[in-house]
Amino acid sequence: MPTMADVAKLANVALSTVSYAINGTRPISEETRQRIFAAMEELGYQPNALARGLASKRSRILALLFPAPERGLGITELEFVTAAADAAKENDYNLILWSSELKKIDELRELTQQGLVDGVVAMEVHLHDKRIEMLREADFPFSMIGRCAESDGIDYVDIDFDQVVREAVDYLKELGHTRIAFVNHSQAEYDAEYGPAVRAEAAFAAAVKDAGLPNLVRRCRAAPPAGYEAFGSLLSEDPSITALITMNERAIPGIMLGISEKGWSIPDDFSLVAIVSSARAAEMVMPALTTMEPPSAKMGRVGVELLIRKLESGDQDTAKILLPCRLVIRGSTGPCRRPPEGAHG
Amino acid sequence: MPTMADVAKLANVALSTVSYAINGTRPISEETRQRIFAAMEELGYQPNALARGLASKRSRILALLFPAPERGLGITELEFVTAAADAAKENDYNLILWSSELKKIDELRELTQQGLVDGVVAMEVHLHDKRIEMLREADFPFSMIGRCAESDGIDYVDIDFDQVVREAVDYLKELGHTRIAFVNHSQAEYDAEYGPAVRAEAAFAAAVKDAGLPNLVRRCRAAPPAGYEAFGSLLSEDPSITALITMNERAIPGIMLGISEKGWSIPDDFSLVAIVSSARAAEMVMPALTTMEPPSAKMGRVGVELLIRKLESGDQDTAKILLPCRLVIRGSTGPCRRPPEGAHG
DNA sequence: CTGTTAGCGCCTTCAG
DNA sequence: CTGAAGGCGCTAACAG
Repeated sequence: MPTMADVAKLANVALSTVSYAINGTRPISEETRQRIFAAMEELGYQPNALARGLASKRSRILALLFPAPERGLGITELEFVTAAADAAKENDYNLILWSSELKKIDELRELTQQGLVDGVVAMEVHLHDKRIEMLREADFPFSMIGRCAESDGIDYVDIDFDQVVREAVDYLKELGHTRIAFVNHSQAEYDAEYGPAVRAEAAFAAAVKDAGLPNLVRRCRAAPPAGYEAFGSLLSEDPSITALITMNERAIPGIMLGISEKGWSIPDDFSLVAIVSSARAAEMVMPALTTMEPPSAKMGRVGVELLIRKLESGDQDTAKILLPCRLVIRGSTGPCRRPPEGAHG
Repeated sequence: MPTMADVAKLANVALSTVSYAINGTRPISEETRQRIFAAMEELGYQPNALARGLASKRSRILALLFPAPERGLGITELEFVTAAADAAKENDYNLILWSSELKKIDELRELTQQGLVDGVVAMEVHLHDKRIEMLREADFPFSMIGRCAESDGIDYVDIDFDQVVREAVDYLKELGHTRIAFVNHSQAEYDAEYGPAVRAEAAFAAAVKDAGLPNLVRRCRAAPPAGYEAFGSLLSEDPSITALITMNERAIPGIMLGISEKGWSIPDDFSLVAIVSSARAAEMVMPALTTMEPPSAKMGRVGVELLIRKLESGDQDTAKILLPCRLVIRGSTGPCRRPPEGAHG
């Protein structure tokens, strides 16, 4: 493995000149530049990342924090990850995957003290997130995909849950639906103040209130049987429900089973909208689901770009970015056929 | 940020003694050990990963190679990734995500020359994989999740496609099915010699031959419409098909649509088995799919453990591990109800 | 069992 | 515009 000294010797310049040529830290005469790069080429020289990091105090390594899969990462989150990796690479950074249990913040603290990573991007953020508190106190550079209850001074990208839920509700209302239910993530995640669970539910409450509709909500574990139950429970509260919005992808098959057992068919008798749900998941079921599709890749990308921007510019003002989801109409929604009162279920 | 020198001073020992105490490279008297660790504690000392790596020539960083999502990573692959990250962490390694286009092996070569990573684990391996050739020639440490046509001297974990396909075929045959079709990944992936696509198809050919059954196969893009088409095409080749095996998760909704349009219901009139398919995907459709479920997490884990073993022991013998998939019977398979000849479709 | 010291490969003031 | 030299924080001989 050739070193900078080898390059310098071959190019007949001082070692430091090679360094400057590589980093562009200082103007170098075109002629010597040429010689240096030729020498690098000839030797197949690659700067040693560790040495460079040690000397410059910048490793150009970022960490992506995701909690150990409790709910389990879905396809949506997978896209965060790959997009984040791509964005990092495009900016000449490396991305390490750091799966941290929410409890073990000591591990996180160690990570920030090892000098291995220049910054972290946190995903799956909770309203009161120990990780975020820790990073903040330590004044360690980071950005979030998601946001806390109080995110002053922190860069983040998140989904605009108000927009998403409101658009879904409005869309269904325009189709004539006036009894619209919402199936949320689990009680456990709500209690843990998982951002999307709390925000979407609040947004739903606000949206139906503004629309003059009842607030029909269930929290639901991420599994088909739980979806089935939630659906049944909603229907016994109000048998005239004709449409349902959910963010809980894994509950969907159970919900659909409940619908079909009622003798209803989708979308003729019942409409279903999956919010913050990727096309991949939407197309796994029949009929394919109308969704509010999240800009997953963009979120992953922006998450790391925000961090890099903060790292590289002394820029202190923070960016708070809320991204909308896009309504994609597929086969699971249609006009309301049943009258508001008196369901025939 | 305290350094080893600070610790040494506080503990009243030489700097190197601290190093030895930390690494256990050399026996240290219990007493001074105590003092040293107390000092570390007091200062909140954390060794600098970069400096350590530079001096020891071992970064304790591994890279996970996955091609930029062409087919797109599915849930199964996501589990590789998280399991790999966990396994790395348990062994005190970090895992960087390296999304490399198959073509740009130069980027990969650079990675191996930067001294940033001690080794790589490659996923989504093709039978003739440039990345693998490069790593091999460079004599850079690596392991594979998957395997090449010729994998002499390389550690790998892969799925035992022969077992998987054979078990699926046998299972269906026992249910009385004698016209069993196979829907593979796309022609493009087959042409690219993507391991699973080639091996599963070959395994299917062998399995049906041994069972005295016809070899009914289609390659199919990863999308519902393609699945629909493939199903139609298979049925026009042999209308008496009563069961189908597929590895192409995303084609499944199309296949199921085709089945239902025939007026058939699952599993009464037609049986469907998804191989190398996770429970997550299987439970997204109705009825839930009978699958041959892959040990995804184990593969990710073993992939990195193999690499670490090679890195840490001079051990030169290679491990070639083939893992079986487990048959999970759900609602998409049942006894054959239609006679072998003369379908009434 | 403990100390001293020379690097690891690069960056970055300094002086020229 | 270029060169010399001192670190960055740690490891691993080499001496005791």
